[in-house]
Formats: sequence, structure tokens, C-alpha cells
Amino acid sequence: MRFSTLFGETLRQVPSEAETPSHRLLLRAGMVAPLVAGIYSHLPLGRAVLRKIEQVIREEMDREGGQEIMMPSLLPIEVYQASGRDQSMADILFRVKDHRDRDFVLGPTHEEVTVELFKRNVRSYRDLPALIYQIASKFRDEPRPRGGLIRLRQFTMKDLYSFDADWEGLDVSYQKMFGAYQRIFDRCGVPTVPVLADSGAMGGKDTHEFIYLTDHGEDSCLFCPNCGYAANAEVAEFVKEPAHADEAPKPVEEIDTPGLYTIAALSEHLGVPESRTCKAVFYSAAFAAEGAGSKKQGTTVQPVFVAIRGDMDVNEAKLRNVLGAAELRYMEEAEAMKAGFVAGSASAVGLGAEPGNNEQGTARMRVVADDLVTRERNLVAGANKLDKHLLNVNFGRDWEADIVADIALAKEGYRCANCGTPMDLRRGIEMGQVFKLGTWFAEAMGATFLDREGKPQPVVMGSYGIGTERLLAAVVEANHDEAGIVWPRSLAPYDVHMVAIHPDKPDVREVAERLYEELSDAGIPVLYDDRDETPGVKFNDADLLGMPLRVTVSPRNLEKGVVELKGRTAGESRTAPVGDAVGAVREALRV
RNA sequence: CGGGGUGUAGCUCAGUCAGGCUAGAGCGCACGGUUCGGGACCGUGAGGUCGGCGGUUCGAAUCCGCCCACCCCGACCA
Repeated sequence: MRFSTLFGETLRQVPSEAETPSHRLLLRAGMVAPLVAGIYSHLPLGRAVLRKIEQVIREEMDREGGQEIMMPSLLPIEVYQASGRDQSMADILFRVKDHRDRDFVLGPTHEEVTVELFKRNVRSYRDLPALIYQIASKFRDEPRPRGGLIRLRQFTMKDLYSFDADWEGLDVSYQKMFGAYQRIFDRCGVPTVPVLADSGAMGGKDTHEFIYLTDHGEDSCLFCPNCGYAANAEVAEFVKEPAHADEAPKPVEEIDTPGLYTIAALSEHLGVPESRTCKAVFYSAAFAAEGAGSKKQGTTVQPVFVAIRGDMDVNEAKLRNVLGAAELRYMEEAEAMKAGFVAGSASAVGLGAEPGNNEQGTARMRVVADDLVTRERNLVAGANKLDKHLLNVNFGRDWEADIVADIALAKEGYRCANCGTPMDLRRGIEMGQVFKLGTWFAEAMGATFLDREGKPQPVVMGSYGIGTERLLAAVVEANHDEAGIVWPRSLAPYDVHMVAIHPDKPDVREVAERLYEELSDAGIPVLYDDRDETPGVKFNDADLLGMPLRVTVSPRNLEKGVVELKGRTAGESRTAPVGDAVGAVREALRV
């Protein structure tokens, strides 16, 4: 490719919208172009890298028995009603109508469509396992697109779906994908670490996310430096150490606490550690009215009172799971007051037995307690009266809960549940997720096969996704320096970036043109900078674009009968005789 | 959806607080010339609904109101 004809231009100044390194570099290099928030065009260089990424993914999927298909993006809403996800994914779905006013959605993910394919094409256990995948556009009306290509509203995803006859088969499929994912990220030069993740309200079994660790990641994960335990903060477990569990219960005492509405203020005023207090947090939980598969779904909304030790925070993912709620929303103070709570002095004391009602009177409030706060004795808790708190509150004697479970958020330094070692908290970007769905979709959508006994059984599914643009962004995040991108050899759009200094001089032009032709004939992809630009501009663009090998043809070199070769990250360049240039390039690329 | 920020030339920004002539700079772009091994220089030129609508005023990029877009932090995800 001649640089002079390459579509797209490199930028000296970065558009102000870009903050993360990958976003800045991809824009500066002219690889992608924004259209609106979270929606980008791929220009030739960006497209070239994405094709290579897709090819790596394809090879690893095929190697594990995946078969590539292509499903539509435009899907009738009925398909999503069948699984109930027209409701549970309502916020994210892009909806469109055809000219007859029929509803469609732009596919956000394709479990439903694959189940339809399964139903049409699979009858017997003899057809299993089946692994099908596509690499295709997904559409999600994300609340907040972010970080350039990190979170998009239209993006490309490799999504593979596994169908197995039983859970043992699913374990095998899952392991295959797990291994394939490790190889894919490895080949793309993006270090990732698998972590335990949240399976959500859909009740799947195991799920792992592959996380690329970076400070501007959007996920928080906990890592045990001793035993290797690794988990998304959403699910991370830890050792809960009671601080006051051994004390004998003392009588409750009401005290005045004017103006003390936070745990920190309360703890300071009373001179007790925050672990001596019981914190109250309010949520509004939405529940699907019927099980999945029901065509007519509504949601019921219920206020939730959460009690947790004062020094800890609520893990909303855990809370949602123990409640079985579809959605969870933190209640603002005013809203909590409206729901009958005394914000700042609330507690579960006296709440447990009483059927509370919210404004709509739709549902009874539920009390959820963290399983540590219930073990502590003689805590300070709200009195449910303004400016009053209670001393020596004890679970069981003074208050009850509907649910006692682990709903606490793991933090830096908390002890590993496996081995007791203090854990590290790191931020990261989720590169992909592997997910044991189980029989959820099969049951919701009636996808069965006949087993050896001729009895219908629900098929056991898994789903496995990788976002390719996000992976591209991570490749750049993980492989760049001050000057620009440093492509891994496997993904570079071109192997060689040939710079002609003074292409107007006949001898330079002649040698450069001939070398361009010879390299191309030798099957080596070359980007040939034939532009009438100053050397500085060309060298800087070469660094920015990041091809593995730079070849310089210049008057200075030609005087000595050589061309110059320099690896993108090499400190020094070396020379090779003009006549031997192709061989030298081959040699340099072989490493 | 909550919090914060920004909208002026293709890009980066000044000008807005204290309203006042044909709205500026650098980069980029076009043409001519001189240069050119690490983002050169001179000259000429093109390029603007000052995010939009409404209001105040003799007069609005500037003041007021509403709306929109984009970015960042949260809730959500590949």
C-alpha cells in the first residue's frame, strides 16, 4: 500500500474527546473514526487489524470444533419475548418497526436465535455436542459508551454457543473455550487473567471473565497473592472476622444523637469503631412477576432494607442475587423517607415483624442482613426516630431479617476465603466471558432433544463472548510507547513500513519502487511512504503507526549502497546492501 | 438516570467574568517558492449557522431561560 493513496490521515493533535491511550492512538493513527457516541467507523488500517484479530479468534474457535455461522441482526421482538429478555434487557434493546408497524430489535446477543436454530436442526443426543459461533455486530443502547472502543453501542462480538446433552458435556465445552480464550488473548499480546464472575439473575452455574488489568478499567477484581484466588468484586468472597461476637448481650439503651446521620459521625461521636455499628441501606428492588417464558410479564417493586456492619459496604450484585431481583436501585434519602424509613437513624429494630408498605402499597418490605452483622453483639443502630440511636442492639433478640446472607463488598486487604491471605484489588477491562448457562433458555423456550431412552431432555447450554473492538483497544493499551503503537507481529496491518526520504530524487525513487515491488512479490505486506513529506513527518508517522519493521531508503544510505532496517522498538538501526534487501527483511521478520 | 465538565474554522484553543466596528491564533488544507535524516520556512488563498431555539438590549460568541450534543465519575456490559 502506498501511503499517498491510503484512506485516512494521521493527526498531530488529538481530538479533545480522547483520554485513554488506546483511544488517542487509534484516532491519531487514523484507524477509526467516530460517528456518534459509542459508534465508530473502521478505516483501512483499523479494519486490517480487526480482520487479523477475527482470524485469530476464528482459528481458535475452529480448532475446538466451533462451526461458524451468521445470524441476522434484525430480530422480531417475539424471539425475545419467548425468553423474557424483552423485559430483562429492555433498557439496552434498540427497537425498530417495519412499515407494517411490526416490532423488531437489533440483536444485543444471540442466545434466543441459536435456540431457534437448535430447535430446527437438532433432535437427538447423537447431534450433540454442537458448538456454533459467529463474528457479527451487536447493538446495545448502553447507558454510557466509554473509552473510545472500550464500550460501544454497536460493536462486533464473537459469540459462541455450546449445546450439550448433560452438565458433564457442558463442563467439557466450557474447558475448551476457556483454553481457547487463553490462547487468543496470548496471541493478541494482551495479558489477561481469568476471574470468577457474576452469573446474574439467570441462574447459570460457573462463569469466568478474562480481565486485562489496567488502571482505567471498569471492573474491580480481587486477587489472592498466595493461593491465586481471583474474582470480580461482584462475587468475591472473603473471611468475615467478627469483632464483638463474644460479648454477652447488654440491655438496649436509647441515646440522643442530634445531627449524626452517618456512620463516620456516629462512630467518632461515640468513640467506638465503625465495626461496632449497624448500617442501614435502602434499595428498591424490581421482580419479574412471572417466571421466564411468560408472555405477559409485569414487574413488582418492593422496598428492601439492608443491614450491614458499619465498616462494610453493600455488594449490589450479591444482594440482587440473594433477592432474586431483576433490578436493584439505590434509594435516595428523600425516597427512603417516603417509603417510611428514617434516613440517618434507621434500623431493622421493630421492622422485622411489621409489614411495611411503600407509597403504592404494592408489596411488603423485605429485610436483608449481612451474615456478619447478625453475629456481632451490642451494636449501635438507628432508633427509627430522628436524632436517636440505640446502644447494645442484638440480632435475634432485638431484630429479625427475612434473609441472612453474604451481601458484603470485598475490598483491598480483606482476607482470602481460601487461605486467609490479604487480597489485592485491581482494576481491569473485561475482554471476554465464558458462561455456563445450563438449561435456563432450553426450559424457557422449549428446546429439547431425545436422549438414549427416547425421552425429551432440555439441552444444556453455554455461551462465550469476545468483543473484538474492545480487544483491539486493549491490544493498543498493552502495546504502545510514547511515540505510538507497537503492534505485535501477529496483528500488524503491514509487516514493513518503508520510508523513502527524498522520493523526488530519481535514485531513491527507483530503489524504493523496486524494493516495494520485490517485497510485495515476496508476499511481505508493505506500507510504502512515498509522500512528499519531510523526514521528520515520515519517521514520526512510522512510529505512530507501529509496524514491526521500518525500512529506510535515502540518498545518504544509497551513497553507501545500503538500505536501513529498524525494528519498531529497537534502539539502533542496521543496514543491508540494496541488492540483499529482501533477504535482510525476511531475516529481520523471522524473529 | 444521578454528579462533574466542555461546545467558537477539519483539529487544538483564545475571546465570554466587566455586551460594542469586517470573530482571532497555531496546526492542517490549496497554490507558488526555498528546504528536508526526527512533526521545516516564506508568500498567497480557501475555510465560521460562535451547538440549537427563544428572550433581554439600540446592539449578544458574551447576559437570562429551555433544549441538544460530546467527554469524565457512578449504576450496567463484550
